[in-house]
Amino acid sequence: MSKKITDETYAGANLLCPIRYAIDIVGGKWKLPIICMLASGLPTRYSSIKRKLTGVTNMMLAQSLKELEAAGIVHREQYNEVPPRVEYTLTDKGKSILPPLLKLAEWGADYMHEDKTCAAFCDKCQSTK
Amino acid sequence: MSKKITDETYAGANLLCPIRYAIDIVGGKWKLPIICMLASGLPTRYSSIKRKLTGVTNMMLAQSLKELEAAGIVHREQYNEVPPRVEYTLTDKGKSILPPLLKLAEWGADYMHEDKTCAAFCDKCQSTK
DNA sequence: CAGGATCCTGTTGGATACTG
DNA sequence: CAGTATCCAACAGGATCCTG
Repeated sequence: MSKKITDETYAGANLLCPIRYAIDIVGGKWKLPIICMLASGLPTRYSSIKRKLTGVTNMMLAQSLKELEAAGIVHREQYNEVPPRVEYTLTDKGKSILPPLLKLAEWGADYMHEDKTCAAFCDKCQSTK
Repeated sequence: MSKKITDETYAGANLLCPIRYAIDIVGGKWKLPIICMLASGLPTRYSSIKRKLTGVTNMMLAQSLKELEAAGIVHREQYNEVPPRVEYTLTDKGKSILPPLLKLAEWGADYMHEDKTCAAFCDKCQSTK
């Protein structure tokens, strides 16, 4: 089943690699902080996310959330009230990426300068240091 | 030891997070394919890497290798012969990031469309599907 | 052979203003 | 409150040519 690796095999690496698939999902400036925030498991309102992500603009936040939703990572629950309320949570797929990310966090913590702990991630991430 | 998470804690997320530290290292278009190639453990020549990474230019390859070297991921061994010969290998740090990446690959393989196995990664990665 | 220099372009991210 | 629309800057990545 392991097909032979030829010189040409590497050509489309970026399109085919599941690692890149994963990295593209959490890539970008705000996706990772958003995922980290939602990792608590609590449904979180748009405005609450915006307040905690210092420096994010409405445009970037809305876009990041939309892309994460399209990727099946976050769930968007809209309540038709006045004023409007929208809450975001991680989907099962979103939760399932946390352990792999945690592995990466452990590796990173081993090689980053000692005092640079992850301020953004969940309790688990903090406990790795 | 787990310090309290305040609203301000998320501000510098991108600078402090060990996950981003890791992702920044393997980020970019060619870093991951390069690491995958060197994961075999065999010292590999510049020209050999260039041949297998279809589409890479000298500039991008040299730059990617230099950044990976600066990050302590690859080792550059230069032989002063004519014609010149340079061989690249993974450092211990470089080898140590493979397991976390493999975790990510397993996750990605679970959610990518079935036939999109990783053509670029080592045998281990291929065996995850 | 293993790169470096220069110039160019597309994409990512940001500022500001506006809306159902 | 939870976003859009429009415009703009910065940077990653590429094309081409050059060199010890």
